[in-house]
Amino acid sequence: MYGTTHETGFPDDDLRCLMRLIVRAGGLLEPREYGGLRVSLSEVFALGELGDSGTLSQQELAARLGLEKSTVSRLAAGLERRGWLSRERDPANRRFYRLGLTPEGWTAVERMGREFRATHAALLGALTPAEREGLALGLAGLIRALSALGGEHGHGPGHGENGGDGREDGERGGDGGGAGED
Amino acid sequence: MYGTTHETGFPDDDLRCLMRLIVRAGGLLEPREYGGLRVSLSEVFALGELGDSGTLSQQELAARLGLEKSTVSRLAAGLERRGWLSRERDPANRRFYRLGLTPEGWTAVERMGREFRATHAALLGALTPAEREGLALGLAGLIRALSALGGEHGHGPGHGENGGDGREDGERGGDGGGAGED
DNA sequence: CTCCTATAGTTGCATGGCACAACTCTCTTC
DNA sequence: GAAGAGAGTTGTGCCATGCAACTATAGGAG
Repeated sequence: MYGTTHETGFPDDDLRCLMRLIVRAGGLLEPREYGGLRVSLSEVFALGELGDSGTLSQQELAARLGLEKSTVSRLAAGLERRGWLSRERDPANRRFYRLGLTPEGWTAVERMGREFRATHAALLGALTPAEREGLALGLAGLIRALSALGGEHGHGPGHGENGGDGREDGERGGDGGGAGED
Repeated sequence: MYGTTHETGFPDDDLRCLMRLIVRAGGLLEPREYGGLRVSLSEVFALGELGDSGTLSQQELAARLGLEKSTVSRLAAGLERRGWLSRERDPANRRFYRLGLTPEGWTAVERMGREFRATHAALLGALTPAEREGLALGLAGLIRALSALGGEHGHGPGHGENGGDGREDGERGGDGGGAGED
């Protein structure tokens, strides 16, 4: 398909096929139930980032998610409304928010994580050890490559390429760190 | 993140990270230019299916894409409008369409394929041979596993829940995991 | 102190993709 | 031919997203 030719010695179809499967079978594009909680993909990512980083400003979150600040504003508002996110203004600079997970947020993240890991386990359980090993190796490389590509041309939130700031804000001593990995 | 625990001996983070990178860096969620042609992800998949299968009815296409028939109707209409898709009624049963790529459609698919392969090549070029090898092996397994999982519970198009009931209609989706078939 | 500028976030608006429901059209069966 | 089933279309609403214009806070320059 697409006139497959294997100059790279790699199954081109595999990537397309994988993509389709991830998107469809994985239901990647639609709001889903993770751990019994209805969340959109972006919300999952957002919660993940907050879980990783502890405290972020909205623009930082936007940068990490590759989303527009307005989108993140609404995203955060939604998460706050559900009680998963605390949004306090940074006392040192009231322009900033200090986004952080509430205890309920952590619980939600936990539950999603459980589901996530269960899915992983199911998936990986269907692989041979050699496949698992190869996958781990290859994925690490792929992530490296994708990061490089992605970071290279920014791509940011925009697909309009026109306005948008998308600037890295820079330091402001925000991050409280200490993402308490369980 | 998500309370990472590696019971599986596999980097859980990797999958999430990969997912995010594919979605963001890959611009998976937004209409993109493939080979200079502006198409949505679903259109790419649709063209791919048609390229693979030659002639399909709309409902068959819908089944393969995991989309609702109405969506596919508009999708096909759009592709036809752009001259990539021919939609003739099946003479044997005029309820059915016989969807097929026009010569222009094939050209478009070719161009997209070229871009696709170029991206692959760029990506894979950034990997070590060992990583490539592992990736090929692992991906094949992953596709197998995902196909099995996906075909299992169908998951169908529905995510509505708003007006209606949201019952899973039935099995479909399970398109073959024909991985590297060319 | 005031004005000006930069930055963080919000809101109005438009777009695109999707599902669902209700409809039409065609075929099959009795 | 009427009834029923299946393929496809259209009306409608929803959600995620980007962009532009706006507000609010902060930090200078005058």
